Amino acid sequence: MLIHADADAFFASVEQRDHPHLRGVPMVVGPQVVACASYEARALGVHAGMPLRHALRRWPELRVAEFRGEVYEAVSAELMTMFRDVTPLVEPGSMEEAFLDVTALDGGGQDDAAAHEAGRIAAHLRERARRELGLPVSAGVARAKLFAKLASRRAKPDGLVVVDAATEARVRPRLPVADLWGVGPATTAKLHEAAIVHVADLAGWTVEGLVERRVAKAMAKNLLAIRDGVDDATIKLPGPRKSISSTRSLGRATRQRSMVEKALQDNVLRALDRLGEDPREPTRLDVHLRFDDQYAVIQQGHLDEPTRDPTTLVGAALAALERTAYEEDGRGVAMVGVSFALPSPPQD
DNA sequence: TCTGGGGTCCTAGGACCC
DNA sequence: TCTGGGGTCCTAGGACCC
Repeated sequence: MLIHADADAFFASVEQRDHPHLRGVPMVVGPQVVACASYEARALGVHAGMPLRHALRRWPELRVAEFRGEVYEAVSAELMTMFRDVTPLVEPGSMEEAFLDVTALDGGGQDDAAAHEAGRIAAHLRERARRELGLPVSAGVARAKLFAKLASRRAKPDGLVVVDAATEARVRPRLPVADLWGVGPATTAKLHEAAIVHVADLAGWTVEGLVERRVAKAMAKNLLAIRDGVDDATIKLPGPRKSISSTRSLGRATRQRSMVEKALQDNVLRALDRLGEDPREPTRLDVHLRFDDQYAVIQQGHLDEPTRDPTTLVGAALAALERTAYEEDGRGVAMVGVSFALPSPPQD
C-alpha cells in the first residue's frame, strides 16, 4: 500500500510552531501575496495567492509572519528524513509532502488487512511528526497514488483516511475528471467538450480517440489507466534537481532599463547562491519575462560552455534580455527571472 | 479573483546523421 | 546528385503542481 503524507498549511504551521503568539489565530505567511494561510485564516476565506494587501483590508485582524525560506527548507529535510525512517521508498512531491511505499511492511496484499496495517503505520508517523517536529501531518492510505492523494486531501486538517478496495471501486467512476491529479483547466475543457465529465464517462474511449480530441497521448493513457483501476502505484526515487531558478516580480510594471537589468542581475546571483554546495555548472540559461498582461516570454542566454562564473552568466542573461526587446514592446515588465539548466551527474 | 515563486513533464518541429 | 527511411538530440512552448 501507499501512504501520502502531507504537512498541513506547512509554512503557516512552522511559523505557529516557532511563534506561540501566532497559534490559534488567523495568520498568513507573506510577503506580497499570501504564500500560505493558517486554518484559522482559511476559515475566514483567506486563501493562498491572494494579494496580502487585499487580505488585510478585508480582515484587519490577520497576523502576518515573515517568509523564511531557509527555515522551511530545513524543516522539509527533517520531514523527509522522518519519512525515510519508515521506508527508503519515498517520493517527495514538494517540500511538505511525499508518497511512501510501505508494501514491505504491511503484508504486501491488496486486501483490507494490508490497508489496515498501512493505516497503523501512517498513524504512527503522524504522531511522530507532531511530537518531534511539532507539525500536523495528514495522511491518506490507498493502493495507488491517486487515491492516496485524494485521501490525504480528504483527511485534512490533521487527519488520516484509509481507502479500502471496496471504497475505491465505488468512488472511482464518480470522480470528476477535473479533480484528477495532472488534469488542469486546459485538459478539463477538452474532456468536457467530449462529454467526459466523470471517470465513468471514459467508458468506450481509446487512447487514439482521446488524442483526436487533442488530449496529449501520455495524458490519455493515464486517464484510461485510472478508468481501469490500474493507475500508477510506483514510487520514483528523487534524482538530482534538473534546474534552479530565481524570479522576482517588479512591484510596479516598468520598461525602465536600469530596473529590469538590476532585477535580472539580482536573480542570476541569487540562483547561483541557491546552487550552493552543488558542484554542477549550469549548461544553459533562460531569461523569463512576464509582461503586465500576463504574457510570458523565455529567451535563451548563450553560453559557450558550462560555467558558474557570475560575470559570464550575468552577461549572457543581459544579452538575452536585450533580445526580448522589452523596451520597445509597449507593455510593462511585471516579472523577471532566470533559470539554469543543470547537467545530469555522471552515471557509474 | 489572476496573484508569487519554484519546479517537472510532455510534445512538436527542426537539425543532423547514417 | 537525388531519393527514401529511420533515429537521436535539442529547443520552444504548453500544461500542471504545490
